[in-house]
Amino acid sequence: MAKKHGDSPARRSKQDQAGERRLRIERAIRAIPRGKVSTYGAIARAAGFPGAARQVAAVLRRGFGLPWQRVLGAGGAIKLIGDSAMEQRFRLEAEGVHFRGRKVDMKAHEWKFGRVKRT
DNA sequence: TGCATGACTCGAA
DNA sequence: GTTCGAGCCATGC
Repeated sequence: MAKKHGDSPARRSKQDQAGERRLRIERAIRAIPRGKVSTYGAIARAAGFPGAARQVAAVLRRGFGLPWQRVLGAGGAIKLIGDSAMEQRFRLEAEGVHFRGRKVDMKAHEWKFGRVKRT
């Protein structure tokens, strides 16, 4: 399927758009309740930016005070490495998230975004 | 302005 | 079930 955004001309500057993008992504991440998890791709789509999974990661890394531990890769796999991965798993288990092998049991803990409302 | 990088995703082997 | 390669997009230098 075509992935063109076909968005409006948008007289807003690129910086403003980028700022809103980050804001929406952060909002989506913060919308994940305790004991639930989501994936980079799902968050990007929920924020209105399908295919921007890497931007979700960037926001998580640069953002502050975000529940980063609730964000996983496709299928519920932890994409972090070493220490961070251990901490993420530890935090999730502390929230009651159950792991199935190396992945989170998405069937039971995946958070479905009800579509983020635009302000 | 342009190139390189990255906490990704999906499909195929 | 795991690994590899190509594709996408924004950010940083």
